[in-house]
Amino acid sequence: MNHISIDCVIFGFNNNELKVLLLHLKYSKEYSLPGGFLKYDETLEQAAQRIVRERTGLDKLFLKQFKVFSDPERSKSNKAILDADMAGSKPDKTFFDKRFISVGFYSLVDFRKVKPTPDLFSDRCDWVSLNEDVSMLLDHKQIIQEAISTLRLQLNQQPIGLKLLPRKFTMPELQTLYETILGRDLDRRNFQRKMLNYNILDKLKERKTGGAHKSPYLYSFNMERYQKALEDGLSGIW
Amino acid sequence: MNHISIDCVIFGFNNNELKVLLLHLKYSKEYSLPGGFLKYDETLEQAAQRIVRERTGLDKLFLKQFKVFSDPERSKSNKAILDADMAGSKPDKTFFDKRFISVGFYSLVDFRKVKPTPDLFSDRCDWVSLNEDVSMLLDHKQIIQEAISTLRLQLNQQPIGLKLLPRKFTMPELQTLYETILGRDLDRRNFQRKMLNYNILDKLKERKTGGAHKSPYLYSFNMERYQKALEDGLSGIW
DNA sequence: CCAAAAGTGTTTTCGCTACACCCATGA
DNA sequence: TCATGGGTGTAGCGAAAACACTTTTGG
Repeated sequence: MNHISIDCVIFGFNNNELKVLLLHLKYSKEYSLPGGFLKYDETLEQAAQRIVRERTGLDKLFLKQFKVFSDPERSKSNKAILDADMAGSKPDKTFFDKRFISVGFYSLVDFRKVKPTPDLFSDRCDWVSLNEDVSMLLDHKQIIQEAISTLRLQLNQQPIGLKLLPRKFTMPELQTLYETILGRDLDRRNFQRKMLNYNILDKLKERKTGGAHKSPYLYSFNMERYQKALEDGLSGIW
Repeated sequence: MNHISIDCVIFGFNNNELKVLLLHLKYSKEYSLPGGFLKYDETLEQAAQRIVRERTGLDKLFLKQFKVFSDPERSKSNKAILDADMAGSKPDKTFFDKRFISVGFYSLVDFRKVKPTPDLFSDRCDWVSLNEDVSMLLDHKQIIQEAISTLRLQLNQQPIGLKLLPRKFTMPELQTLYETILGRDLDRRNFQRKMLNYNILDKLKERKTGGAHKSPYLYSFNMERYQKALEDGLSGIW
């Protein structure tokens, strides 16, 4: 019989870096994606909400299915390590011999609102920058890569900026977010013009102070117009 | 325990219409998507290949996961009908009471190469035009709709023309395919120019004869350039 | 006062749109 | 011969790319 699990790639944006919320496993000293199993009367979406809620303290987050991972070898890819590290530890050793089919979800959250919370098997729950190359459980590194690819493709169809940024943000912050997801630089002036032409941002009177240079204006999303614009997709290729 | 099933939306293009390969069930007289269960040592992709092979006689087809359907109610949506129609018939009645999680795949095939083959539960295997409104099992109608939406979104990222058309095809045929997927008309001349500008087609010396009017040129995809172009996505919004 | 970041504007180029004319074919 | 579909070309417009100058800020 197949086990259905869920793995969540929770993205946050902080300090001009895209980060993923990961659990640091007590026994294997590796990082793992927050995950869990589907309960009998849940939809996958409800299960993913539950998993994300338990790690972030937040409810009703933006979540999207992006791929199912079903390679029978996937639960074995790290088996040697697991066997060694988990000997005599709490989880049942044979548990990891079973086959897992995992549905990948990605989630977009406001970094500052999250309270990272470890689970029973982990000693820490950390935001890990995508630049950091940490050791990860099973095929979780690959799952993150797939999530980013999806994010890139859906940049114009999903409310990515809205969900990842705080309510008030600056244009350079929004641009860096786009650049991070796309993996390439964008022209500052063209970016700003294009964004403003979408007519989905409200320019606020305030500026962001405290930076070392000229203080940028703050913007916020105009929810109504943003929602409407997304229905057709924000035209244009970045 | 959850059952994992697979449903395949097999698209073909014929007579200037987009069609789906469906099974006509013996007992319920409804149409059903070709589907099946995941075997223990298969990936989902391998299982989908197997399912599609059994219905079409073709191997190594283009297949793509597009969504997982996990609503606990989905196997019940047609339950009344099932209970009535299947009373006393072969499949175990309680079988359909269980919960099904189904992974949706779509496949793109060359219509002319397919040999539609029914399975044990069906008396026919038919190509059904998307315009026809036939009665369908469970939520299969909705699954087809989701497949088309995905197709539309991925029109510029997936080799949709290549897989759905025969090796040699005319520009009007390619255009009709695009129009069908997008659900709207396109300008004949602009379509041709844009397509040719992608530089992925080879114009052949031959023309297609037999039509009632001026004989159109035949084209074929230049595999090498097409493959390369798809990596970035064919830019532009149709 | 100066380096670095941010605000703003202009020119040019390219692609998309909208349209018109001619040609070939089988009925 | 003619209706229909298919091949091909062009003018105009708008969005995107490329690019420069000025302003603000903390150090």
